[in-house]
Parts: sequence; C-alpha cells; structure tokens
Amino acid sequence: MARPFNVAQVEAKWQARWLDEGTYEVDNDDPRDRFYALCMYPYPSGTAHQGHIRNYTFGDLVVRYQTMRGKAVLSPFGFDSFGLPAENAAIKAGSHPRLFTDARMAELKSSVRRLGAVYDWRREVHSHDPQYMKYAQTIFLAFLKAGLAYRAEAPVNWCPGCATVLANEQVLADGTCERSGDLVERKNLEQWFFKITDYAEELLNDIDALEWPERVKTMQRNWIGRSEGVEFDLPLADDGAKALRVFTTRPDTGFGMTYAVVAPEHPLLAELTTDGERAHVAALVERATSASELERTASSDSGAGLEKRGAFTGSFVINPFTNQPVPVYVADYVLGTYGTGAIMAVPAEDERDFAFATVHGLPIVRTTQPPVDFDGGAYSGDGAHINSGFMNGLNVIDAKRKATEYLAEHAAGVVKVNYRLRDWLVSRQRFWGCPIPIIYCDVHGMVPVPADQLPVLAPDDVTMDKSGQSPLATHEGFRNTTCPVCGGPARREADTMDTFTDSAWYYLRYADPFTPNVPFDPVEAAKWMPVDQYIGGIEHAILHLLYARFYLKAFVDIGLATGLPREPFRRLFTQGMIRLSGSKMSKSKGNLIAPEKYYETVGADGLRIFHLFVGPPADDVDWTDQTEEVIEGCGRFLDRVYRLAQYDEVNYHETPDDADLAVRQALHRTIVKVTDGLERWSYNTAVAALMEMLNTISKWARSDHGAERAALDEAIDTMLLLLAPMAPHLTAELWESRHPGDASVHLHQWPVADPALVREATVTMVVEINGKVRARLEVAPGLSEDGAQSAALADPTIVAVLAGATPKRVVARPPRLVNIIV
RNA sequence: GGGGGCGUAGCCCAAUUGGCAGAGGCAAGGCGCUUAAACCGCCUCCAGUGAGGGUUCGAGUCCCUCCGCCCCUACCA
Repeated sequence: MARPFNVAQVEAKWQARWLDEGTYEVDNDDPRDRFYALCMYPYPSGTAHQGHIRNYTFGDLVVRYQTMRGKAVLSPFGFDSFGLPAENAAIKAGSHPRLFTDARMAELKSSVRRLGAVYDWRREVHSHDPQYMKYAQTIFLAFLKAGLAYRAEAPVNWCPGCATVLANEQVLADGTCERSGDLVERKNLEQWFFKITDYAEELLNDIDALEWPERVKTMQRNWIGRSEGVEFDLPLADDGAKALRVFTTRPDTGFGMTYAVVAPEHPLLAELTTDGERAHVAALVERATSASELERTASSDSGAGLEKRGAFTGSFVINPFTNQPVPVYVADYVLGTYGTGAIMAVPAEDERDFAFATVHGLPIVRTTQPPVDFDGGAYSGDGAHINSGFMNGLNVIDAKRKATEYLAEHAAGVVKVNYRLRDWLVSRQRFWGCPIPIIYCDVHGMVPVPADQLPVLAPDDVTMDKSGQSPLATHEGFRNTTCPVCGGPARREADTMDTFTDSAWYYLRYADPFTPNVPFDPVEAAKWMPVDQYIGGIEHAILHLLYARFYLKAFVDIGLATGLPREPFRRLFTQGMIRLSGSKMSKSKGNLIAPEKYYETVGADGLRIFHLFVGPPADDVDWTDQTEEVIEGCGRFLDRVYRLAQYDEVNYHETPDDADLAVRQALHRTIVKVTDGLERWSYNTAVAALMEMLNTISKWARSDHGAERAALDEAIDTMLLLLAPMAPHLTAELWESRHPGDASVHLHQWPVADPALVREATVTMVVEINGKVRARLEVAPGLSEDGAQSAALADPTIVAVLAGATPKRVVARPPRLVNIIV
C-alpha cells in the first residue's frame, strides 16, 4: 500500500523522542491529580503477539488520554520473568534460564516500544532481579513471622521416570509425564503454604465494592465458595464415647441419612475398618490416593455422573435423628481436605449420595416432598418435610433452624462456615524461581535466613539436564550452608516460590521502585495506590487477582503497607482473546500472527486503530481472511487524516455561514461521542465517530462552497487531539507541522465540547399511528407532552390519515415520538 | 452437571439502555481522475435483529421455551 508519508520514519522519530525526553516519566510528588494505569506485567515470551498488542494498545490509550485530562499518570512496565517455559527452554538448549529470559525480555521490550506504548522505564521491575528477589524473600519471612506461612505435607505430581516433581501443566491429559511418558504418581512432600484462608471472608466480602466485570467477580466468589452449615457428631455404634464428626449444609435432611462416608485420607478410617473389610478398604484407599487427580476424574465430564467408588468399612454410626445405626463407607467422592473429611449421606436429597446409594444398594428415604411432576432421583429443592419426626411439614429454611437446634442439643452440633478456598501452596520444586529463604539445621530445625544475608540467589554454575529435576536440589554449593544460629552444618531449602508470589505485589514496587532495602515505602506507594485502571486477560480472573488481593490485605495487617487501601485494583478491565480459526491465539499453539508485517504497511498507529476499531474491547477478536483488509482500511483512515491535514486547495471564505456552523456542531458532538466512548470502553464506536467526522470535514473542505478558515483549523486540530491517544505518532507529526514550535499534541488538554454547539436546535419527532410511522415533525427539544400531542394531531398528514376518527389513546414521548392508537 | 456470555446486511460491528433498525469499516458494484491500472475522490446496493411465545401503545433491547457457538468450573457435602 502506498502511503502518503513515511510511516516507519515518523514512528521511529516520535518513539525516540518520547523516550529521550522522558515524556511519560512521572514523579511520586507530582502535584497533579493522580492516575495509576496498569497492564498486567507479562511473562517474557519473546516478541509481542496480537494479544500483547491489544493489551498495550488499550493501556497506552488510557495513559495518554488521562494525561491529556491533566492527570499525573503512572505507567510502569516490567516482567514476570520467572517460570517454567524458560526452564524448559534452558533444558532443551542446555543453557541457563537467565540467558533465555534476558533475550526474550529484550525482544518484548523493543516490541512494545515499536508499538509506541509509553512507560516510565525508570520503574521497570523484573521478578528475577536480585533486588526484587530480596524483597520477595523479605515478604516471605514477614509472612512466616506473622504466622501466615507454614509447612505441611501435601501431594505433588511425581514422575518416576524423571525422578522429579512435575508442575500441573507438565502432566498430560491422560495422566502421563509430558517428557518421559511415565504414569505420574502422587507423592507427599513437606511444602510451604500461605494462609490465604484466614482472609477468605474478607476476600469474599470486599468483592462487592470492586468496579470489576461481573463475571470475574462471580468467578472469585465461586472460587472462594463460602458455605454455611452444621458440624456435628455421629457416635460410633459399638463405642458411644467415640464419634465421627461430619459437616452438612442440609441438617434438615438428617432423618434421611442412611449411611455415612469418610474420605480415603480420614484419620479414623483405620479404626473404623473391621478385619473382614480391611482388604477392600485398603484397595480403595490405594487406588484413590496413589492415582493422579486426572485418573480419578477422567472417566466422565460430569462431576455428579462420576463412577461412585467406595467400600464398606464394617462399622456403624448412630444417626442422631433416628437413633438407628447406619453403615460407614469410605469413598473417594468425599474429600479429605474439605469440612471434616466425612459426611452424613442423604441419597434422597443429594445427587452424589443418590448415585452412590444406587450403585451400592443403600436405602433411600425422602425427607422433602418433591413436586408432583418430579421425575425421580435426588431432590434438593424446597418442599414440605416428610418422614422427619419433629420437622414434618416444615419447609427447608424452618426445618434447618429446627435441625440445627436439635443437633446442638443432642450431637455437639455447631454452626460452621466452610470455604472451598484452600491455603496457597507456594513451594515449587523448580529451579527458575525465587528460592525460599529457609535453612534447616539438625540442631535448630528450621531457621529463617537472616535479613542481612538476603537475597538467597540460585547458583549460576548449573546444568539443566533432561531429567527436569531442579539443580537446586543437588547443587552441593547451594544446599550446604551453615546454621545462622549455631554456625553448624545445615542445608538450604531447595524449593522456590510459586511465580504467582511475584505477581502478587509487583504493582507496589512500581509505585515506589526507588526506596532501597524494603519492598516499598508505604508512604510512597500510598501516593498511587490503589491502581485506578488494571487491564489484562480474563485468564487471570481467579488466581492472580485473588493472590494480589490477599497479599495487600496481609501486608496492611502485618505492617508492610500501613496506610494503604486493602484492595489493590479499583477498576479492572479484561480484554477479549484473539482467536484464529476458532482457537485461542497463543505461543503454545503456534498460531501467532506477528505484528511486524503491519508495522511496515499500516504502522503501529494503523495496527492500534485496528485493535480499537475491530469490535468491543471486551469481546474476542476473530482473526479471519478479512482481517488483513480491515487493517488496510485502518491505515487508509490514517492516510485520509494525513491528506486532510495537508490539504491546501480549500476555497476559504471569510464569514462563517450555516455550513460552517453545521460542521462545528458535528465536531462538538464528536468530542462528546469520543470522550464518552473512551470513558466507557467503547473504543470501537469512538473510532467510528472520528471516521464519521473525518468524512464530514473532508467533504466540507473539498467542496466548491469551501470553508471558513478558523472553523476548518478548529476542526482539524480538534480531530488530531481526539485521535492522539489512539494514533500517537501520526497526530504528533501532524501537530508539529501545523504548529511549529508548539508543545506536543500529547501535552495539550483534552478538547471540551461547547454545550451551545452540542445542543440540537430542533429534533425530528416521529408521529406513528398504531405503531406505524406516518409523519415527521421538526420540534424543539424541550417540547411538552401536551405540545407534542397537539402538534402531532394538527399535522396535515396525520389529519388526513385519521380521516375524522377519534384516537383511542395518544402516547406522547417528546421530543422523540408520538404514537396515536385508533 | 453448575455458572456466565454471544447470536442484528455477504462479513466485522452501531443503535441515546423500551421509542424511526444503521454510525463506522470490510467486501461487492458504479461514476470521476488516469493512456491504463493502482492510489485517490464520490456514489450505490444489502438485514427487520437465531426460532417460537409472552409483557407493552411500542421489543434488537424486558420475561419464558428452544436452537447454535464460545468461555469458566468441576464430586466442596
């Protein structure tokens, strides 16, 4: 495509200038109102792909727009630079992950610069930077001191072939290792956890006030999974002094409990198991605990439809409602990690229990009367209670209350709230992450690394071998150390931290990257926090956002972030995915469309306009055969802007006339439309409004009638200002050529519409008869209902159509329409 | 199985939140410019809103049922 100007040259010129002049560097004591705009910091995967481009186009638009609104805008950039892909690449290449990472970072950085996205590069943060690691380790130790970090045994994915632990994403769908193909086993290891569950209630409650997409809020609520119920005792039938403790949300269905179930991991299982059943139970437990999660759930796509495997333990417990003994089963559909790890089973009102009871031939007793048209199975809806003694006739809510009282009196029942949310397992048996700063001494046990010995850095002289085992585990120079307490021989923790720990607080370091020795100075960070606009992908809707919320709350509580808000991200926007022939565009799928070719044709500005224009920013983008042509069209739009700004064959006239006024009105309405579009994430309509405006100005300027000079200058300048956050290079170039010596277009104030020009002098009012349009009237916008009605009924066309008939009813909605019903 | 989203011209999308279905772009066609083509400028064509029902003076918009596609989640008692 032939362009009217040298796109690459213009873009390079302005990119260099923004960088050299530090246009978007901002100080913490800037006197202007503040705005913190943040795109999720990326994993350094190499040159940018369209997903990045889309993300940074939106982010940069926010930065430039808010700057023009007079704000001091914090716009930082950095890298989530630890992680498995670099480790895998290093294994493959036989090199060090840092080499790979640094190279990919440089590529991505130059990509975002080429896009024209602007940042305060002085604030750049990398997770693998030794200083950042030092702060990450400081945070870990602060959590440990505050009781928020603890060690416990937990299962990991163990590959017997590689003799190492695998990350979840290294386990294939069939439960085998992606590298060796061996069947992955579960193995228990001592691992570190963060007590995020201490914050479950607050994390749940604070969701309400966030200006986030509803679906993200819903996902977080579901993930936390609060449920209220009763915990109570089921006495053992042959030893009334002992009891099995269970949790239920439906105590009202207690009369229907026909058996009880314990999880395979339940501590009482051995005691409950009779000699006759020991072999069956052992087989069940073996299968449930050694098999991977995948194997356990692979057989079906429906949780409720899963095969209900279980075994009778040989023991009985007493149902406290009926005082009758019921059998105790062990089954893998009961989880050891939730509630008490044991349940009362009520097949009539719980579909999982129903499925199990059906398979194992256990009795089913209804306690809630299902509706007449109910087609069988478990019924969990509301209804009158039956077969339920003192609860008969009550609905679910009332029966729950009664049952709860009853259990409190007869079965040590207490009201209990449980959460689906588990504590955060942060240990990773990997090399390319931040080492956990702990030392193990034979004499003094677990000892934190003293502050003056931080950061604990991974050694450089390692070879990543094909086994995938972390070299930290075997590197003697790293592992062997001395105990900080006694100086005796000791060993370092070989695990590293989950990379989600790095992304849980990076936004705080961005706000204050200058203070040494502490993760950040709360006084400095408070100047920017919370983030006013966070932008990223929907794939981080749950974990990253939840962990970041947890970190900040914990920071405030343990004194690391005194005075900061307890929520990090006030507003969140999640952009749509780019998909190519139906599937998500991603590096792992190898279906990326590189931006470079478009830089050569339509330039960064053209590509930015495309991403803004192609559809609503929250929607997915289908990259199709036509996309190329749409991108060309976006370049064409910018070319037309360029030509118009350079057009010098205008028939100027001196006194403004009606045509000039009409264009000015259109212009000021465009200011409103574009501003509104930018405020409510309707970038596609904002671009469309500018395209429309361009058409209007262009026709006007090229007409024989001509244009008034001041009005034309105003129109073109205003259009450049409105376009500046979207196409920053072209607008900067044109502004400079139109206003030599003036400040950059980006440093000008955002245009403000003149209300007198926005207001419509008259509005077209539609007159309908029985919903059918019969006449159009030009009326004043402030017309009253009565005025609208009489104007409509007086219109000759309407009089003619009515032909003397008396309207049954007249609905007047001035100044929009009048509907006459006859 | 549960939760959520989407379906409007050939295609991508608008529609002041219940008030004339069309802003913008792509594609197609035409005219002008051109020796010619491209570029450029101008113009034209195209749907009654996935299907059915309901509420309403009035439904793309609200409610119900169904169809199709997509995303999230997964035995949490």
